[in-house]
Formats: sequence, C-alpha cells, structure tokens
Amino acid sequence: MAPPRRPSMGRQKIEIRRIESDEARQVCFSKRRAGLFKKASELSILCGADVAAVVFSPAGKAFSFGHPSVESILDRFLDTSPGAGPGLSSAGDCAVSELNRQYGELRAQLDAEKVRQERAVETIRKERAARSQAMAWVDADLGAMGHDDLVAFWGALIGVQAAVAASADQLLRDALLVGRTGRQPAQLAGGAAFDVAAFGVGRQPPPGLAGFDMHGFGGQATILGSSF
Amino acid sequence: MAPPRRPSMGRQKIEIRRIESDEARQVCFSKRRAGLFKKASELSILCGADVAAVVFSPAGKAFSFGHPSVESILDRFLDTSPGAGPGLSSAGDCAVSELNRQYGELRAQLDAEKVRQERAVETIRKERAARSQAMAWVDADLGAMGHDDLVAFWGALIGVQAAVAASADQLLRDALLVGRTGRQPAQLAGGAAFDVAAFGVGRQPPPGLAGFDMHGFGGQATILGSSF
DNA sequence: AACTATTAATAAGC
DNA sequence: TGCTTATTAATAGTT
Repeated sequence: MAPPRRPSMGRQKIEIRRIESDEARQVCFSKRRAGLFKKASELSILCGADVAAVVFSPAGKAFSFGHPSVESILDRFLDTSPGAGPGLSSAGDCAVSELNRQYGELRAQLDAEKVRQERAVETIRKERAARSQAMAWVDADLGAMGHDDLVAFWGALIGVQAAVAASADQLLRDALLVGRTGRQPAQLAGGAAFDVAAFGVGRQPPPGLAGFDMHGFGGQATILGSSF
Repeated sequence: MAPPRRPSMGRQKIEIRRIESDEARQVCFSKRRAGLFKKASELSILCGADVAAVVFSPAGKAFSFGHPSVESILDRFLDTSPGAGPGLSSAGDCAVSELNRQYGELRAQLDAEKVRQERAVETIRKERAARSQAMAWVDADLGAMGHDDLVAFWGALIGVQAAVAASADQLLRDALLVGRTGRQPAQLAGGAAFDVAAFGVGRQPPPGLAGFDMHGFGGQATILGSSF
C-alpha cells in the first residue's frame, strides 16, 4: 500500500536570504508585495497613521501604496528629513536615531545570547564528562561487584546525576526566562556550577569499586530532588 | 475547584477599522510598525527588491525603513513616476543605508543564535528526560534485580547514554564551530536528533526489570562509541 | 514588557 | 496564475 501522502507539505520555514530560483523569487515577490501593502493599509486604518510604501522589483518596475497618497507622504518626509533645524526636531533624524538605538539593543541581545550559548555548551560538556567518568569507573570492576555494592553504587550515582541535573535545570530555567526578555545586561549569575569532583567521581584513577565507601547510602536507591 | 481559566484569551479577530482607545491604538501602532518594517526588510532580502516604507504616527512623528536607503528609493520613485525622466538618481544617504545593512545583518545573527540556543536547550532537555526515565525505571525494581540483570541493564543504559551523548556531541561541535564564525547563514543541518524511545527507555510504564530483554548485551558492560 | 491562544500570512504543490 | 493546505509568523488581549 502506498504511503498516504498529504495533499500538501504546507508552509515550510524558510531562511530570510535571497531566493536563488528566479521563478520562486518572482512568485514570492508578488505575494509578499501584496502582503506588505495590506499591512500598510491596515496600519493606516487601525491607527490613523499616514503610511507610504514604495517597492521596486528587481526588474526595476515600481509599485506603491500610500494613505492618504504616496506623494503627500513622501513630500512630507523629504521636507522634514534634511531640514535638521535645531528648533523643531525633525522627524527624519528621529528615524536614524531610532535605528541607532535598535542597533545597540540588538547587539546587546546578541552578546547576551552568546553568553548563554556558552553556558549551555559548558553544561553539556560537564554532564558528558561526569557520565563518561562514572561509566569508565564502573566498567573497570562491574563484573566483580556484589549485588549490594551495585545497588549502593547506583544510589551514589543517582546523587551525582541529580546534582548535575540541577545544574542543567538552572540553565534551562535561565534560558527559557531570558530567551524572551531579550535585553538582560548579561547578569552573570555566579556560575556556581556543580563540581563533579566533590562527589568522588572525576578522580583520574578509578579507586576500584572494592574500595569505595558508599554503603552508607542504604540498599534501595531513591531518586533525589531534581524536579523534572 | 475553580474553573481553570487560561492565562490568556490569545489573539482575537478584529475588524480593520480605527481603534478608538488611545492607548490601545498606540500599542498597536508600535507593534504593527515594527511588523511592517520587518516585512519590508524580508521582501528586500528574499527578492532582491528595493523597498522603502515611511510612516507618520498620528502625532506626526516620522519613522522609515529603506533598502538600500529611504532617500534613494523615494527619489527614484518621484523621478520616474511623474516626469518619466531617465536620469540617474543618486543614492544620497550612504550612512543610513549602511546602518540599515548592519541592522539586518545583526538581526540575522541574532536569529541564528536563537536557533542554536533552542537546540542546546532541547538537547539538555532530552538528556534529562532520558536520565529521569532510566532512573525511575530502575528505582522501581532495583532491589529485586539479580546481579546479572543489573549488569546487563547497566550495559543497556550505557548504550542509551552513549546515543544521547552523540546528540550532544553534534551540538557541541556545531556550537564551537559556529560560535566563532559569527555569520553563518544558519545552515540548517537536518536535526536528526536521536530518539530515545528507540532504545526501549522512554516507554511510559516501566516494563519491570524482570521483563526487559537486554541480556544479549553480555555480562561485561563496555563503553560504546561516543568519542569524548 | 512578557505571555499565549488565535488569527493571519504564506511555502509548497497542482 | 490562482486555489488549497499545512505550518509558520504575527499579534490581540491579559497580567
């Protein structure tokens, strides 16, 4: 039986970069030009704003939308923009100023984003390191380990993982929270990431399972905190 | 118990007509103005078109977007529209144009950064989910588990973790590579993230350790690939 | 300003 | 080019 393919793949996510295919670019141009003019129209009606939009196709053909009229808007803009009179602050300068402000804001966001990315990478690296060490450790003497030892070890391991998970937890909460906030002056929450070595895992030479003193953990392992 | 009302009514359908409330109108103006400029920017990038948009707020404040520059577009339009003069219009404002370009570039970078951040968070989330599931599973019957079962389980768990680690590995390499590059057209490497369920861990009801068929793994556990 | 539930826009496929 | 559909993107109303 043939796979029941859907009649359409639906809208796909696209990158905002030049469309290479001539045909696809032309189609997109027509659709989005219409969409832009519609948005401009809605803005003028909803908010009582004066709006003009001018578009030149790659071929050089001009399209325009304007409320109340393209020319009136353009004239007004060109009139006030070059003026630069210190008395009446020209609106045109405001636009440039606004652009500058947004530019700075964006750069701040980008920086913050990079900091968070680095923290995420670091967290993953730590989790992996801890896991690797723990596995190597166990691998060495697992066969010789008694049942009770295994259970006890498991309990200890759970502790390590819970702690590491807590670190990831912090990062996740952080990422989700800040992700939207955007700004954030790179509030360096003291990166007191859990130090694996403190739990005995991470030492270079595996001490050998026979020697590890974790029996105090009790027979039945229990999942510690780490609220999932 | 009180009716669990949703935190938001979400977007409502609205008529395209003047918004009466001053405050709501102002908010809408800000949002939609940004949206309009974004659409204009996307149109110019996607289709290689020259686009300008000019907006006057009801208060008379001017905002504008232009690629390559507002003035060049407006001049070209006013030139060709009435007189049909074939004269070359000069692109006057290079500074604004450059600022606009940088703005777009920054925004692209920020978007790419956000994508990577999301992937990082998703990876961490998956690792945690896998770990949580595995621990809960074991916790259920660990006490009753025989030694051989325990050893075999450990081997299986190693497999899962190695696979998950591989996913993280990809992310790390990716992040480290791109982190420095800065630009990168967000080359969407098909995110074929490892599916934990494929390893038997992740099923909702713990199948009970007595039933899991992983003895084939052999008594001695070995660390699989996952090059650390 | 941050959040969501929704509506609106639109990438693909015919 | 215009229509259809599955998805993504924009954003109205709240807090």
